[in-house]
Amino acid sequence: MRQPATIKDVAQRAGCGVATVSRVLNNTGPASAEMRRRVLAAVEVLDFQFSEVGRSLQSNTTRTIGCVVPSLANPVYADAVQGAQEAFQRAGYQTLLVCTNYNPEIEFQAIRTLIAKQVDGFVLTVSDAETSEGLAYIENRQVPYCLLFNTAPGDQISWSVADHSAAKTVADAFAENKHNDTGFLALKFQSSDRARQRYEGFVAGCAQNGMIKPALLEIDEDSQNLTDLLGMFLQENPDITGIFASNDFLALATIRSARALALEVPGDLSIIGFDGIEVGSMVEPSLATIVTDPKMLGAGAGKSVLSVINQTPPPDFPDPDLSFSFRAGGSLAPLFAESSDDGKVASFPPSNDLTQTDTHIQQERSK
Amino acid sequence: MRQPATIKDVAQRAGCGVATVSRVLNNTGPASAEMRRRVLAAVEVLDFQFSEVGRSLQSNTTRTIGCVVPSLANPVYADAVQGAQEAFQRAGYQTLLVCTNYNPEIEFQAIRTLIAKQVDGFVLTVSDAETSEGLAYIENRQVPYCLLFNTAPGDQISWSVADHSAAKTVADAFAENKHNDTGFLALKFQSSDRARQRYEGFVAGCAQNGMIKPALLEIDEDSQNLTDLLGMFLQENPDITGIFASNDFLALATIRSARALALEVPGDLSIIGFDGIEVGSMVEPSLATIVTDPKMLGAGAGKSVLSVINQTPPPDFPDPDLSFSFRAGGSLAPLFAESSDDGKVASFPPSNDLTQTDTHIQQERSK
DNA sequence: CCTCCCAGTGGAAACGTTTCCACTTTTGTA
DNA sequence: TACAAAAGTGGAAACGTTTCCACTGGGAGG
Repeated sequence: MRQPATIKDVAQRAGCGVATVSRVLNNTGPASAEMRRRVLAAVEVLDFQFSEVGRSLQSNTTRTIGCVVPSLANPVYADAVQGAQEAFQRAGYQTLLVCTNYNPEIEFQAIRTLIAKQVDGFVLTVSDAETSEGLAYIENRQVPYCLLFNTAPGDQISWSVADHSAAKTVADAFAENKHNDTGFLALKFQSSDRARQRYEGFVAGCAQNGMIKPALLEIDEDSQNLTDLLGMFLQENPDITGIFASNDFLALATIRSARALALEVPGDLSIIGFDGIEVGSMVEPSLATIVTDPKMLGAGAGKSVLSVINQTPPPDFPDPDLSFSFRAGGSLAPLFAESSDDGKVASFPPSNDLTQTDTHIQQERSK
Repeated sequence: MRQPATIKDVAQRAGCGVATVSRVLNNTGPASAEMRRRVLAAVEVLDFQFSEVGRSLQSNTTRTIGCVVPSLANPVYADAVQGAQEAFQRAGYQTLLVCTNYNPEIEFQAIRTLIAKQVDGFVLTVSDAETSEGLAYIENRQVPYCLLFNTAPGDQISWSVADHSAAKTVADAFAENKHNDTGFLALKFQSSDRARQRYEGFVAGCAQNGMIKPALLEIDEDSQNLTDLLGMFLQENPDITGIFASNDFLALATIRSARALALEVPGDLSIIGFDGIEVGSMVEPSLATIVTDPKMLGAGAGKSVLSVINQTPPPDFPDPDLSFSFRAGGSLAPLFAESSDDGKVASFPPSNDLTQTDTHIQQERSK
């Protein structure tokens, strides 16, 4: 039992040729009842299982799909991978996971390796879809793939939030609450086409609402000194009353930093986040944000690759403009309503019903 | 370029045998400078890359490791997978990911499939290490593995939090704050050896501190109606002043539900969580919790399998009792200090320094 | 000058499958 | 009863590698 049994062992024990064993076990081609019985018996006693490696070599197919994302530390990607993995599992495919840490070099290497391993397809979030070497390599090799969270430059499909128009919605929300001077806060701005899209959409939305062009605060590392950076930023742009953070974690951290600077949220500074992670609605004040459904997107992207692999009709692609929804929250309050004592109570979370309605819509989309 | 080039194509183009190509490219065995040049040139123009499938069949090794966890929706597992994946990547291994959704049947099937795919090893979190069919199968097949988050029943090593003694620490914290009557709140209590360990540890700790045996509230699905359940629970156990939730998400949800029941946290009810997720320190009141380092554990488990695969000395195993630390927070307050107005301010998060110190210790352990 | 050794090389077997093909036996039909 | 078709079966090739082995030369040491 050291070395696992091979099809030859089974054939020998059943007293037949390997071809027969293969036919019986795969239900391909004819076999007598007697043979069937003997083969099955042999399989039983030897605890035989096909080697997928041998199979793959012969069939030129691995039933494995590569999944490339920046990091699982970000729950958005974690959820998306979860969704994709479930889709693959249901279809009998395995998931080969790589985290690139937002590093294009690692991304490229990983893709090369996965192709060498002969994955049947890819679901991936590259750092920049227009320039990604890895993506070019995949296209050149003609391996099926589906983008996730990237804004596809060409005619490829991509399961992603409509970053640009979602960011516009954020601008609208600020405008409705009479904010005029705002800032945009982003991590990894250089290496992420997502962050850039959001910034551009936000700038466009602000312009459309007749607001001042938002100032940009770009931070490098994981916000150790976010408080200092925020302080400097607000000193340079003293009239800012609202900040759009490019993800919810950053938004929560910003709230914390604002407090450390003795600023009240939303009294002195309103904050809007992006992603709609669950805890955003558990904190006080609750976080105003763009709600997305990463798991649904991951599952969609997964089904998309599967459909091109198996030549089946692709899954319904959600209307990009419905891929997100705005969730009101206590971290965003109208400007000039800033009485210091009672205002806090007045600006508390609006109807939680709204929240639930919105997420419900998202859920329905995923069916 | 439709079909990728094989070693034969390279050999033909370089005018030599396949053996020579293999030797040159793998730097094994001798080769003349001229041959080396010609082979390399051929590789260049054909954009040749070894097929890992062919290689695996020959070498009986796949440089792939199976990673089996309950779900990526839980950031604890997501972080752990991230850590393991990084370790594998650095060592030139790929990660084959499966999420079991806490389902032992899926767990078993997944493990079978991964073994058929000839993974070189496993890192896994099974639902119950003592009874897991899948785990038995792995042992029978003699595939290297390392447990993660499970409490190993036998002599296997497992990278996990010392759930039992961590839960004792929680009891100590309650005792220090004069709480006597407490409850334990858990998801998936039946199917998770972790939750059971925590409960047992908590019970033991309470007994040791002369407290009442804690009541158990077990919830099934993802806390849609947690508020109702909590209400009933507190009605049945009206003297409870503190609740230990088996993870931070649950703890945050409990805080929210308590508020919905018009209870003040920590004024009327103290809460302690488990895991130490980042947002726990961003909310108000901040969450008292057991801080763990899932990424470090995942990386450790990853390095452990690698060490048994490559027959190298295993990584230092952290002292189980140092695998966690208690983080004070505003959600836990001394009993009988419950003045309704000013008490809130008084019970705000203790020194943030403590927080930072604790996590720092964790970080050091991971090196 | 003869050996011996070694660098350099290619042929071929082996890894575990699937599948084509050829062969034998059974079944059905006239 | 004879013949064709169909069912049942096994041998062997192919998939892309690595590696063992055998075969050349040529240089060094006697």
